Amino acid sequence: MNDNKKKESGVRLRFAPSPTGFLHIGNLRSALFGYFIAKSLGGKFILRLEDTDQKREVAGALEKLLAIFSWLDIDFAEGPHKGGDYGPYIQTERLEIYHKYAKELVVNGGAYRCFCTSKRLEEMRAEQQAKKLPPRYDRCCRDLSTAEIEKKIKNGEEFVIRQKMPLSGEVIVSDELRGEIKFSAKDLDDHVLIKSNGVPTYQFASVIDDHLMAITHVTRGDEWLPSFPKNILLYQAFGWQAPKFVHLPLILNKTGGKLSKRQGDVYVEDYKQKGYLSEAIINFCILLGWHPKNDQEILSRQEIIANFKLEEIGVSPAIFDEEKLDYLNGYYIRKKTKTELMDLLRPYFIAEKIKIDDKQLEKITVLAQERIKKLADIIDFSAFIFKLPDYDGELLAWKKLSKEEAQTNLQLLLKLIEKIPDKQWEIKELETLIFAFITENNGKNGDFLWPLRVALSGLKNSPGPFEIAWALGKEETINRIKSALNK
RNA sequence: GGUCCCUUCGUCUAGUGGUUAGGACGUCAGGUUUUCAUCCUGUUAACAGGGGUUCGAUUCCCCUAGGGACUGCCA
Repeated sequence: MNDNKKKESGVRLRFAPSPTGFLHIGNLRSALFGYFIAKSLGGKFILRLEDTDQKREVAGALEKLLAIFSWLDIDFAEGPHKGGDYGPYIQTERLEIYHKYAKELVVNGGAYRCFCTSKRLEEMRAEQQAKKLPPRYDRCCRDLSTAEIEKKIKNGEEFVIRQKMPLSGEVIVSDELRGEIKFSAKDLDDHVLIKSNGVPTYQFASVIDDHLMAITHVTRGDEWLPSFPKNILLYQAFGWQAPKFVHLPLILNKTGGKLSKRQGDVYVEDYKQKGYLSEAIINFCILLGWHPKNDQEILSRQEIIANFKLEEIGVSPAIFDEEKLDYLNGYYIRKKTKTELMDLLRPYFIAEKIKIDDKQLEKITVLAQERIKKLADIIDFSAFIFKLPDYDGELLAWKKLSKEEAQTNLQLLLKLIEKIPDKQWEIKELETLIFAFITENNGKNGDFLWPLRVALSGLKNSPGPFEIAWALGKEETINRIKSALNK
């Protein structure tokens, strides 16, 4: 299409997580929408670290974040790891910038210093709650005289900087997905912009950075909707044009509650470890709140980019349905080439300290490809190959065929199998030879194949006998049949 | 409590002022010359409730209910 035109678009979106550890599925979803909005508009997607709350910071979080995005194959055009024209991309490295703008705001009357102590604020809140009043800062310091302010500063009193909200009227804001939203000014609190330790709050830092970094579309969770008017007011106080805002709905758990650690896995890293493929996770997450016009739900990255439209994002919260994720994952596993899948599966054996050579891995991969839903399933799935499970001989019986009759049939098959040369030990060949043998003996397929399959797998359900025999090799196949004869 | 957001099959969703309300996952059933899986076919199941507006409302408006978020010197 008009790729050139797209490349020139000034569209810029950012993913701005707090470095608190692993990547939450909800955050991934936000990142994904940001990424695809950017890509679909020919724009840039950048990374910014919002580390203004040092208490919550976790060491190594940035590295972990980059690792998981690299696994997802999502790259940032700019960010703390690679720089860019709008750096630094870590908020604690931008403190002077925030101070400069905070001072400007205080001077032009959009903000003020507040000397109230935490103790006073707590008491005030408690009192308000007791009276069933909405907890709100009482604006005690809003109209302090210059003399009072200077005196307090001279006394070394700590202060925060608060945003000055209008006292009356309405604030109308516009969300790209929901349209206009009306807020009454009296419901707005003079919230803190700069904490007493000189570090900005999210509310301040994100507005400053989004403006300075020329962000055109802000994507964020809809938990930010209540502070949306305050953010817009900030832009207005600076005389800046606000970017477009896209508030994304939340992802909920099966029971409709918040997706949290308590009910299971919430981190992308958890899903990665269980053996979900990044394609599946991305495909699944993008379908949570967006639907392609042509109903084609399985989409490659390029197809998503080509079809994705910001206006088509839904606004209702979505429940994370692991069964559909499993389906998608199974689909993508089946689409892998044998070599790709082998490479994906190998680490799981290594992690379990199971010794396996490439020949064996290849065979197991072939049997597993259309049977596992997650890569980690490979360990349980392949256990019967390494060691014949201890099974009840009665399992050999099939419909009207008794265990003894099954053994008679196995005896016949054993003679045939012993004669099959190594070079014919392939799935197709085994199938042809054994079917021919059954026909010759006027037998029913099930009367021979069920006992054979059970003899080889020791399982009620398993891959077919030809596949297993091929994977096991001639010697082990013969051993297992002999073992079945003694059951 | 207050403010704001949300509401179509069990789940993700499409859709329209007049449709047999569509697709996907799941479910169930059948087929693919043995089980399982895959694949294929079919099946199941929804417009939260009440008022309006209208010849007609799932669709537009209002109310109610339910769910959620926020209400911090956290993000």
